[in-house]
Amino acid sequence: MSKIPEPTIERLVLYSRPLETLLRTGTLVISSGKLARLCGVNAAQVRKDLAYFGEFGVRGVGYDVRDLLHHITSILGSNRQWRLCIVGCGNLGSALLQNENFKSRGYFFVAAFDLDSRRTGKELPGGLTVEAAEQIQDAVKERAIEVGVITTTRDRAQRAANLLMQAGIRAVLNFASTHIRAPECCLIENVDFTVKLENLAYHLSKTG
Amino acid sequence: MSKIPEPTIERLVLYSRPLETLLRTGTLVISSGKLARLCGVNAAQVRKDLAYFGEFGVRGVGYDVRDLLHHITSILGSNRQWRLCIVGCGNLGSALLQNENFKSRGYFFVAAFDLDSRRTGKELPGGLTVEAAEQIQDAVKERAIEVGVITTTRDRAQRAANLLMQAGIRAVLNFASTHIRAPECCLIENVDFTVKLENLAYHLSKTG
DNA sequence: GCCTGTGAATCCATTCACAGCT
DNA sequence: AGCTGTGAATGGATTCACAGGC
Repeated sequence: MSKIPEPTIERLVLYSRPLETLLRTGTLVISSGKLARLCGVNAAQVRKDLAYFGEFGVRGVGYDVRDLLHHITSILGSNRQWRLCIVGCGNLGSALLQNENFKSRGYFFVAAFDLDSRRTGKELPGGLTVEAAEQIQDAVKERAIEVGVITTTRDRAQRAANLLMQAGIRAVLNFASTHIRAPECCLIENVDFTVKLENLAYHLSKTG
Repeated sequence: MSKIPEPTIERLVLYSRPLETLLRTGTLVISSGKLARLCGVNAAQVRKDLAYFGEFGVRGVGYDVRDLLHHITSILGSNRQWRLCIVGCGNLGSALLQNENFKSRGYFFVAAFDLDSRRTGKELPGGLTVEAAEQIQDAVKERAIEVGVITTTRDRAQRAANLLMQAGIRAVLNFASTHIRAPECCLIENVDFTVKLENLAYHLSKTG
């Protein structure tokens, strides 16, 4: 089996979204061309991406919506539940804890920590209570947490990551706008809206 | 002048962050190798990225920190202030309005809208009051808003974008996890943490 | 006619490797 | 000796174009 490009994985998530809608609205079959337009990508791209994982379509017809969606969620590993914790319970962290996009896709926050001990004990919307950083080690093991979400300030992000990694976490979603150093075995995904924003600014100032 | 790769722009933002820290801590000069390590990229990459815009370094020495930072912010257009508005004043929107990363880099929210009229008039942390969608057209013009930030639910994102574009906005930062269709003239940048999260899940379930 | 699956071709970005400067 | 700037080489990913099946 050949190696699968990283961008392909990201696009699979993209494809799954309109598919969910199509399933709800009762569309049974969709062509690569139509799905491509819904996601803003090239039709051949859609076909190639899917072909990495099998032959899901029918020539001359298209893809069965329900079928394809099941295949994709199964490939992505989102056909099961995942347990998350958050480190950094400021505004952004609190907002994420309440965000429906996590729950609805099977991602559940089961712990919330903060490196600032003054926040310990604070009750958060969503039912969690802020725990101290010292609890990370035990909580990760006892509650079988697999993914850590970092929403601290920039200067605390590396420390947060270190604590998570020491506790055995191997996947981190980092919202702090800084590069986190980590060994190969630990995956870090960065969500950095300041990068995207400055990107917009660049293009605006270029075109006048 | 040759065409500048999109990833290069994103990395310039990345470079600017450690440079700010270095400037504060009094480091005068930095080599591409050291800057690269701080950002988790290749040294040749740093040099090539910078070389697109000029010869900022000194052979045998490195880059002057203050100088390089000024060059980068000037290239990115972040040496001036930008006026933003937000559409969608739920938890995420409210959190972003309070987020220091915007202000500290010269991005100021000057209006907040919501497509749900029941939210109109609500006061938000940060000093803004929720305005109705019908106000977008006038507000964008009168307050010289250049960038729109969408934090609505998925099903309202396209409508939000249409309103912004009709009002003359040509740059949109989209936090809703859906693809927004827009003409060439309007730039859309997507910040989608569900994509990153599912990406992590994929890699975790692959490696066991 | 319409649509998928896929080798081939193209395009783009990253990395290498070294000449040239301090 | 150390570091930048850059052509050349490499490595990937996207798109094209068409054979094969409905």
